[in-house]
Amino acid sequence: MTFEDLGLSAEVLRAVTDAGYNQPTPIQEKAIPWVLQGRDVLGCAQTGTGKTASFTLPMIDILAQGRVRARMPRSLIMTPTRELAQQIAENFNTYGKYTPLSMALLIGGVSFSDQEKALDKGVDVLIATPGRLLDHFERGRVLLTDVRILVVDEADRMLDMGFIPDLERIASLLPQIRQTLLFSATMPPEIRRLADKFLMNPKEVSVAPQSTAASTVRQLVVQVPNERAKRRPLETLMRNEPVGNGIIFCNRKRTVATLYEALKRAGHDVGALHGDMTQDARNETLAAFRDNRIKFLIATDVAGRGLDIEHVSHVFNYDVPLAAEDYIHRIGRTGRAGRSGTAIMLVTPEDKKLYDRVVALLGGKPLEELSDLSVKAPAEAPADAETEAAAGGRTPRGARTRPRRRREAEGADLPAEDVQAEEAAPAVDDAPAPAAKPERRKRRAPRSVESRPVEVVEAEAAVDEVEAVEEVPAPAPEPRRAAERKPERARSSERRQREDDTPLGFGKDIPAFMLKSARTG
DNA sequence: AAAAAAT
Repeated sequence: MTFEDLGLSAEVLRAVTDAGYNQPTPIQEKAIPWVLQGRDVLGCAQTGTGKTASFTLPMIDILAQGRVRARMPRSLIMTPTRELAQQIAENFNTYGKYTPLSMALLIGGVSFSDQEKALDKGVDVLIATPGRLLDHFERGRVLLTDVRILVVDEADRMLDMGFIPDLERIASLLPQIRQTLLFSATMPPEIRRLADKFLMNPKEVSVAPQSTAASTVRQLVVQVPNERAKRRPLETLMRNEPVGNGIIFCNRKRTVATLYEALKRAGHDVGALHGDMTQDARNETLAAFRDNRIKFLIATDVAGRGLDIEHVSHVFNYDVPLAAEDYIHRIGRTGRAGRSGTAIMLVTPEDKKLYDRVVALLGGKPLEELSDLSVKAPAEAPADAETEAAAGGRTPRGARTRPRRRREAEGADLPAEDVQAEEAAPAVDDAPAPAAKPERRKRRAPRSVESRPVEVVEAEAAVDEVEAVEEVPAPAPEPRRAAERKPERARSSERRQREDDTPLGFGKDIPAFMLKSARTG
């Protein structure tokens, strides 16, 4: 089956070919013919299945047949996150390049004026997050009475994020007679209900049964004693794994921020992505990651779903996700389109319950454990002779003399393409780490231990001490934070020095509500 | 234990 067989126009086919694709993915194969026929479609598909193109390609054709650049938008695509919306917009640009369609991206966090300009010129496609779309609507800047195609992407996530009321409101503003496509990775009852309400006699297409991970992803866990002991094994993995690029997932925005600072300081090639960053900063980080200017992306679940970043070789779950399904979404960032990938999760004893839920979701089989992370090369860390004798002089923890990761980094059992990717993009931080840590460790006298494997305990103990030293002093004058925080901090300290509480930066035109709150404290 | 989204 090729794209030609799906009934797409020559213009779209040419753009698809230009983009380097010749074979549709299963979801594209199943959905595109129905969409072209004007049918409603209920699509059950995970990310990474080519879902976006399964609606953008036929939409371009349908819209191109009508009056292009009409005064009112003829289609609307709703997504839960801004990044996803941007990604879909890129998709339209890529595949619509031989079709004169215009679009507007209506998302929060950026100025209204550009969006309004686009709307005034007239657009065929609206790609929006719910809040900003409603905002435009209430300002009377957008009319939805001519929307003939509605796409709801990542419906289950919309549900999680409490967008269903907004979505229903938006749907009520659209013509009853329209084509609706609804995509969701999972089909909880609420989504079923929504589908019954929004769709008419839909064609159901589904690929890859929910709650399974791509079979090309190698999934591993690393047991760590506690929260504090996570960073070291992570850094070891970052250095030793054959990482082309990787995403490090954390549960909290704060964890992302602090881990980012720590890893940055340690000389790693990292960027941060979470919802408290300005949209500009989010865009810049994401662009840098996509362009391989950043090797590791530390992110909350804002990056968990839908983001289509090519060739992510590794996903690190620094935290076990709070909802087991998020595990599937997170590791879905790697092993996309049949490529191989690796997902490694750090698990503390406190995470046991959450981890069990992930295992249950995956079918009950515990993940393969990686246990030799802390082992240093014997030559670098000579063991105390006494202890070694007590341990029987044997290599600890089985026969392996060096970590599997290292063997793989040398290309041992990797698919050829991954090795090539590695060669093409040599790891930046293979260079010796900054000197700070080794110096600190020198202060420690070698310590002998009872029964546990020598090298392991040595390394862990040393790390604990280093961490303690580093973490006690409050995050001292942080070198360089996310760009948007700086002005804020500067402003607040400035205000502290002033006599009165008059808000700064408004000149004579201080909004009344600000004066009021200043007086009442 | 959280994140995301309009301001």
